[in-house]
Amino acid sequence: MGNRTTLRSVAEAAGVSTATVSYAFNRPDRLSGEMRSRILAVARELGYPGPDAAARSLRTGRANAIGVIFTTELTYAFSDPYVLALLGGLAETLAHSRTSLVLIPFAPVIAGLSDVEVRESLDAVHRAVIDGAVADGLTDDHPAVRALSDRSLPLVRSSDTAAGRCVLIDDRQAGREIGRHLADLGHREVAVVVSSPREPGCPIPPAEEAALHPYSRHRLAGIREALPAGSRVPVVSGGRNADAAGRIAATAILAAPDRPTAIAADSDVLAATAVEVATAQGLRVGHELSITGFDDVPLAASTGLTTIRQPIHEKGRLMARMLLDPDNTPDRVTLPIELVARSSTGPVPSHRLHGGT
Amino acid sequence: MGNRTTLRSVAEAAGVSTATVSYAFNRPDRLSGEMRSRILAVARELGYPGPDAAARSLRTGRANAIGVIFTTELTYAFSDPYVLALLGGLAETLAHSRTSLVLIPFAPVIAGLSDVEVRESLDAVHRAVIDGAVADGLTDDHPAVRALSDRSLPLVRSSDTAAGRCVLIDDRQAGREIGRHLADLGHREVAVVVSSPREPGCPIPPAEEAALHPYSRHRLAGIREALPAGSRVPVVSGGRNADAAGRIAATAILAAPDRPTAIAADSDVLAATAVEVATAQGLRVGHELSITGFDDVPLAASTGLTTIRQPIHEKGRLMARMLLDPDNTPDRVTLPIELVARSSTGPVPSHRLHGGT
DNA sequence: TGCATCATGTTAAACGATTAACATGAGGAG
DNA sequence: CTCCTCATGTTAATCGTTTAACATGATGCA
Repeated sequence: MGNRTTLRSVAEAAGVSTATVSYAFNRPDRLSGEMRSRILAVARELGYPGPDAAARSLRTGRANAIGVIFTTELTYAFSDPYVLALLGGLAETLAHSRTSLVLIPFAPVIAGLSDVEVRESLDAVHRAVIDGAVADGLTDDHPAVRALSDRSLPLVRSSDTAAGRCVLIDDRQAGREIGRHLADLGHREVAVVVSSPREPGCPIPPAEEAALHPYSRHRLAGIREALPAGSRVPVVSGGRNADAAGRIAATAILAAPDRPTAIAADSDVLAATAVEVATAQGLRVGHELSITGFDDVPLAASTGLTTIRQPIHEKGRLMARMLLDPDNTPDRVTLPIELVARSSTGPVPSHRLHGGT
Repeated sequence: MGNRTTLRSVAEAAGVSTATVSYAFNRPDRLSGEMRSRILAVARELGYPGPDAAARSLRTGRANAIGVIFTTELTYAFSDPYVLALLGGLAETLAHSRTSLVLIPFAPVIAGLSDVEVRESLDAVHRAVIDGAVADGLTDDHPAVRALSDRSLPLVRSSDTAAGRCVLIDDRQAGREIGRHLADLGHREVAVVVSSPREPGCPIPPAEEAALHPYSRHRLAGIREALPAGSRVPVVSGGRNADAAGRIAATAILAAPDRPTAIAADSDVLAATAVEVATAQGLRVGHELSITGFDDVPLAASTGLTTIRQPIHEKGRLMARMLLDPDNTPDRVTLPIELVARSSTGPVPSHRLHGGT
């Protein structure tokens, strides 16, 4: 003893070839029932736990697992309702096909790291034994995404991509709907809060808008498009989407001398903290200040947020299916969105109405 | 081409041995800088994505990943605040050591399945390429747990276990604190809602109490111990801990002719739905009916639940550390708990006071 | 009887890497 | 000049399976 029991030791003990033992575990029909049960008996006796997972993966080229990477750091991920809904959707599809979900940690921010450091921070991405992966919110040129596609793993993304599979929403259209909703209510000054690696609360100059996440960029474009010409639409960093950062961003926006009449946030979480901050400052949200969110997670309903609903759960289910069964699923799907108007938006107060129009 | 590029193809292209290429990727210090960069250049040129994950796992015996299994079905897991807190704790520790988190799906209920079916439903558990695993809320004799320990994988459990590592709370003591709290308020009729595979709302006869989850059993024992002799403490199934099931259980309890004065639930989620149901029925929770939860997840605070606080996040962190660094961590830890009294409990209404005492 | 078919095992070649143990030549020390 | 050390590569064994292709004897069928 001391040595681990393997397929071979079982084969020797049973006086058969390793192939036979392998068949006993994997292809019952290739063996006589008698032989099979004899082998399983010997295996049990030796305490053989069944074929080794890593060896099997190597040999068959299948891991029965798919990976997930997202913008949020893994630690925060579990408190981000959007991510949770997505994971729930993924899990639902995966459970049916006995496939594990591998959450891969990595440093989302890689600005200013050396080549070696980047490679190191991507270690887990390289070592993950998976058959494919879902990348949410990361662009094609993100090192983690690149690492995965270099491994020539099937990949499904949630952002638009030249080549490869993706599940999208029309972010620009979403932006337009938000913009139109606000425009109809008379808003001409809308601060847009986007998630960004920059300090929360800090204004993002037009020159830097190109560096934003594509989805933020598209939503922003949509909002501007739908607002009347001459509207003021400053962009503010909401940090990395965490509560604390959102609070800072909201505070900064409200502290400005030319406070906007509306805030359009990139996520419901961000919007909800804005509501909180505004309320704490005595502002009546939906009256003195309008706020919109994005995603329509459960929090949005309980906060009374006007928001864009997207079928996140369905998105997850679909992404998983696209990985598991590429032949029977489309390469690219655009999911429907819908504006849900609630109490967090309302007409601009009369004293802030613009002269024109 | 057509064939995948491997360590070998890179070696051939570079005119060196495979060992050298391997060193180039794994042990920079064993090679001259010149040689190393030449190899990496060749690798890049061939589009070699680095050593194959499965092969590496097989050869080194390390997967850089740990598995997680819990009672909740994977799909529901992402809406269970307890699980989320635990996962958050795990992720926090893992992120620092570049270890992935593998969520393994399996059918939690295995009653009435044939041997083959059980083995099949455990497929993902067998195939997961991991270095160890966390099992939350499952007993030692659960097939999934057994499968993992048969694989002789390091295991950390959250329930008491004869041999092996675990992170616990003193469930019995927790039960006592709940019991004492309710007793002090005059309660003598306390329905206990436990998660169980049985139909939600159905009463669990004393004979079946032995089959409950150990933690439920211990809490129940604690509650009974702390209530005055002669108290009535019926046990009711809360199903599998989902919202809908909780609603049914609460409804059943409140519909009974001899409605209890208090409900002690096994989780905050269950308790919160009970609050909801009771409120909808016009009962003032904390007055006509007292309700206690368990865990003190965020939901508990916002619902005003009296509950037992346990450091779930810390539990997760600790479990991960115990797996990653077994030599510098204890085999068994008991975490502190604390009763948090909020508005969901209050004195028994006078018309329901018992004669004695 | 003769031949194709079938059920049941076996042989042996991968799968793609890691890593002791061993060469080899250069440089330093005495 | 000799011996030792050190840096840098190489050789070759091994990790534990899976599976195509091949044997072999029994069975079915004309």
